[in-house]
Amino acid sequence: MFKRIIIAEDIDSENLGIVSSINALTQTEAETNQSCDKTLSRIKEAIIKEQPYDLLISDLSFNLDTRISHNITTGKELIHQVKNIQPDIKVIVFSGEDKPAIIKSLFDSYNINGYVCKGLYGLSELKKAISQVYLGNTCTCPVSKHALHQSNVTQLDPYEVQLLKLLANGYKQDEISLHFIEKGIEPNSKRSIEDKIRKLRQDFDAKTTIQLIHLVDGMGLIS
Amino acid sequence: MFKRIIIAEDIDSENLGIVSSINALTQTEAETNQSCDKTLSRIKEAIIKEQPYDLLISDLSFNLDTRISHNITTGKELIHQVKNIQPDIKVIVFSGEDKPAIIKSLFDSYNINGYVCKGLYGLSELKKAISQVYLGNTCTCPVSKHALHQSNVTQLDPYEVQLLKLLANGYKQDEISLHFIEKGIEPNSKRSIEDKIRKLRQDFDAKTTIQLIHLVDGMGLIS
DNA sequence: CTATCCTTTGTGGGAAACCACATAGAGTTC
DNA sequence: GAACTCTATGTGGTTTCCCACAAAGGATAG
Repeated sequence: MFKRIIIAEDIDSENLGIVSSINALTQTEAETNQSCDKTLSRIKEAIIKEQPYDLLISDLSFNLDTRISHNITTGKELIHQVKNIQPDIKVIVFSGEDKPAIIKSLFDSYNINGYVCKGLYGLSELKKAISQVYLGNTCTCPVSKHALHQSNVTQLDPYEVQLLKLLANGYKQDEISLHFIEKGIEPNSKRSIEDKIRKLRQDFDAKTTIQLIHLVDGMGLIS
Repeated sequence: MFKRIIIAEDIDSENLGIVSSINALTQTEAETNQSCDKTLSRIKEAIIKEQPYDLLISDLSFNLDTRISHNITTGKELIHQVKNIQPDIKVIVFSGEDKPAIIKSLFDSYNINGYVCKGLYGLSELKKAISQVYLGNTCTCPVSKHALHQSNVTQLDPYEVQLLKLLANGYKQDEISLHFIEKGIEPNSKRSIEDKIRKLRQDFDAKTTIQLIHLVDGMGLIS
């Protein structure tokens, strides 16, 4: 079983439950940190001391202590950085986030080993996931498995994301055109942007562009 | 100090931390339930047995077990119902939600006694709140206090909420007009609806109606 | 090389949204 | 009740958006 586990979880009321539950399972003392920066520096230290952690359990969103400044503000960034300096570390995400698009992107781009949604049975699912990941498998809890297996796990390419963000931020179609021309992004004609928006409306079954933005907002696709 | 405390919190990893922390403070055994329905029925039973609870600590959003059907699905509804059958019970909300509009509406419409945001120091803030509420005060943690004291705690009236919801759901202005006429809601002329939308755009400093929806979405005003 | 497909861009017309000016009625103040 | 304000609504004009048709350019298969 894992010997050195580190947890990144900001909410103090969660920490207690997670740590005691994990300690019972693994017969070892898991370490917990309430900020991403702290977690990363602890992982760095451990590598230098040649006692690297073998499992990172991380939340995704963090309430930041506003009195100090932060380099890393989300679990996603944290995982990215950690995988850079220690590619072989196992990573399980333990988060309340259940949006398919977000879960999928973590497996696709960040190569995580497990995803467990906080919820009614989150803790027991987390324990299962730890055992499975230790055996070399990847593991998803029922909730996230269901999310991943939805047929319409819409993925947007960077162009579409940027287009939608500009729309959401009050840009009109010709302003978007100008903006793309400035930035050298193509296609950038007024007409093409119109088409892209139309296509997105169709994909999302939106009657108006307003509804389109409402939908992608709700799916967390432009956050 | 409170003698009979009931907690509504769906996430199992939270329960452990909250309960042990509260028990230490109050020297009593708090009861916890993972669903709103269960919580309400326990409160009803307690009244019948003439051993009513004196404090409810409730989350706002609940992951629902999809295998069974639910009457109450949110903490807001739960609090409403509980206050109906036992007006003198004290209520503290313990939630990750930090949107000013939502926090404010709970104090205004549901008459809660305290609000604590889950976060870095959520548990210790919760303990403070329990003591304060026991003394008859209302209590907000620093995070929610800050949220409440923002100058622009925009509150929308029901008409505006409905208008924005229709827009978000793909209705065009003349469709909204027809819809309002059908429902007997006034004002309902195409022209007036246009004006209402314009006013909202100004209030929220939105350049387009698309941006307006994006903004109110983000503030949780139409969810 | 040619035929074909797909994407980008153009054009023009119609629909929806936006805006400025104006009128009517309800409620207030004096 | 006259003057005033505020809201709801109407009209007409401008802008923005939406859509159908089409031409130009690049990529690909045969």
